[in-house]
Amino acid sequence: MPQSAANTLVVLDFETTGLSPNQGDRAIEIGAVLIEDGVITQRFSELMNPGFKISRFIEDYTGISNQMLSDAPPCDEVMARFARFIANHNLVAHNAAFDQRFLDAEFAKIRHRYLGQFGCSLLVARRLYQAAPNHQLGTLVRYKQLPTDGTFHRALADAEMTGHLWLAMLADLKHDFGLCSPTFELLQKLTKKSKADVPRFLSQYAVKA
DNA sequence: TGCCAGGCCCTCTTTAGGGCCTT
Repeated sequence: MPQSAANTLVVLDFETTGLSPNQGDRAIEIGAVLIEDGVITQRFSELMNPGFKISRFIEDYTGISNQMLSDAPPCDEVMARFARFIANHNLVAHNAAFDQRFLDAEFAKIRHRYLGQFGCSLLVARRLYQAAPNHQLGTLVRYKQLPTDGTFHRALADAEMTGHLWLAMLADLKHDFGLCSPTFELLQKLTKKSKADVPRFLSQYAVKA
């Protein structure tokens, strides 16, 4: 099985019927971008029919209606296509624990496993942008003046913004902390550190001027 | 009947509680 290139990752975002696959919630939309060498090169965006009516709250929250989902293919078809899209690349999501739970639950239903590791833009942002008003995706997009078309709570739009946030954090690690070429693995290690330990941790990797 | 996510992270902490973040 091919391994993920070191400079390649997939940033993904699910829209779902609720917060917990353990409570019967399902995915209703998956959006993702493939980033290669710091550039978004491919996009994936599909609605999927969970097999039951979604709540009025989710319709209002996402703008995805039951009518839209009635015309969408079932989850297993979409997730099989998405499995081919992510291949074995490393993965990034904002509050990755949430998206990982749904990815694992949907892949389990089609008996698929993936090898990529998950990185969390929320946990990195909490350490790098401690002065931000909060660490919601929308707030961070405004705080860092990241590209956006103003669409929120749709899977591809959120995945694109999360991708730009990830790239911005890599750039800030270079410019603000003096790191030569921060890796996915370094950002994962960073999320294990307390906020107070961030400067000391990053200084170990800084290139001396 | 009553309840209902789960993990991170801070603090008036660690034998706990509550806010944040995702839909």
